[in-house]
Amino acid sequence: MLDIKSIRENPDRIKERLKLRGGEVWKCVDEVLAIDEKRRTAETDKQHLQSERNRTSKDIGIAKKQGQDTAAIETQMRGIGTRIDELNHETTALDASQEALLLSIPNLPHDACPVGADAEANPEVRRWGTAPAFSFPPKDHVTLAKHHGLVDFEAGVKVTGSAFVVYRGKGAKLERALINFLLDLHTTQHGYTEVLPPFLVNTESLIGTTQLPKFGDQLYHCQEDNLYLAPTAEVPVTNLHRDEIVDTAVLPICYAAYTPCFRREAGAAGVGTRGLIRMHQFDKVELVKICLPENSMAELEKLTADAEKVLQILGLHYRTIELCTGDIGFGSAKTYDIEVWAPGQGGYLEVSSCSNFGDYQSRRMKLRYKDPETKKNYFCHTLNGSGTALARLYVALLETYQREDGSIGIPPALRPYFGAEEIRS
RNA sequence: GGACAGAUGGCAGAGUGGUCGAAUGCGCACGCUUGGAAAGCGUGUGUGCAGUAAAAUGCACCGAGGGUUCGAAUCCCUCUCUGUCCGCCA
Repeated sequence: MLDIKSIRENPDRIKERLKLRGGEVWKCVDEVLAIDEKRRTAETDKQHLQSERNRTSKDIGIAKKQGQDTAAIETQMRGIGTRIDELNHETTALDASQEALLLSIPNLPHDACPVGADAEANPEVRRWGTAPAFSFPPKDHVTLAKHHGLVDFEAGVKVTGSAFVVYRGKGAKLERALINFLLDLHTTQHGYTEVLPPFLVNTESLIGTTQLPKFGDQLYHCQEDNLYLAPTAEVPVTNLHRDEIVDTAVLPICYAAYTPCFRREAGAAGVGTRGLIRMHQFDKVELVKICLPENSMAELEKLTADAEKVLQILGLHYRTIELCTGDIGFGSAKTYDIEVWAPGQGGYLEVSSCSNFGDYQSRRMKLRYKDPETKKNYFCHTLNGSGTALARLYVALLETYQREDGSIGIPPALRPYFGAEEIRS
């Protein structure tokens, strides 16, 4: 969330930045300031009374030891106690509404974030490779997967429901090969530490990484235990350090984690839902970084490069775009999306979204570091990016390496994991 | 799921109604001492909010929330978590 102090100090600048996101959120600034004003007034009044009570109570203790009668002063203090209670209820309520409001205000887009109204305005920053040319009409991944028995779409529907799939045989092994390849790449080549977190997370964690309170409708919720299925490893992994004051010597912290991701995709029915492209459960290897504020922009570039490396090694054509202020995610200050070319779709598919959250998540989850110079605590910066989403990578792989005879080639880097050079049936 | 025991500062660990934000020890930082080091001695060492130019200072925080009281780390209630044992189980 945003720092209430900086909202107090630069309300106009904050409104300007928020306006770049579009919509009406910027109006929350005045609202939160009004509450803040009332809150602090009540707080100060309460503290004065508490101070008086503390002093007098000590005096009562001393007087009683000396055997003096304190009944009169006790009656007087009872009145102050009542008043303190009232003010206490008031400040608690104001505090809660201020907190709720702050949690619903998105992050400020960074100055380095391109200005634009919507996805149309997202600039492309680079492109790698070229779309493969085919001497035959390329099939889409659904046809290919069914032909080789890699993915059983009907079984997923039977066992669970629509937008769930079952990988089988070589299809399952390819998925497993990709997971292992990605984890090995990032841990041995890019310096990330592997983490295998729980797939269910609590409310506090989801607030920390911004999925709650605003986006709960996208989450699967286990009512009995009040736990949620993680929509991304970002949630359990970033929250590993919630409520911590980390030593600067351990920064940057870099984690790579494989998890399945669970998303209700409410309201997305019928939009690009064919095959593996948009599912309620998909695998992903996520990259998470926690670093010093001054390094976060450089770390974002590195993280994005680490994700792009996946596609380069697999020989998949892609482009990297920069999200503009109107399209950027709720908690992000700056985001790159990586889109892989899928010949069967005749278009690009988003396989990674790499974001720098600045101190926005850190402030929510009280993730700080102690500056060795000033001895003061400051909020870390957090970043994350897919490295990469598996299902769409799978789509691009099948569609890119398909041959006229129906067989599918396996890129060299994947062969040791998959145990074969091609899929042929 | 059942029974019992716990939850106090970076850690260990006192404290069962009143100058307790909290003894003591360890750790850590700085200083003294020393040729240098160790030992020793001294001083300091949590977080948040408010406040200030910066300080000073005030308030809150002893797992969380509520209650009793003039006053709560301490008494009462609820909850959460941890440990141990039993049961069940991959």
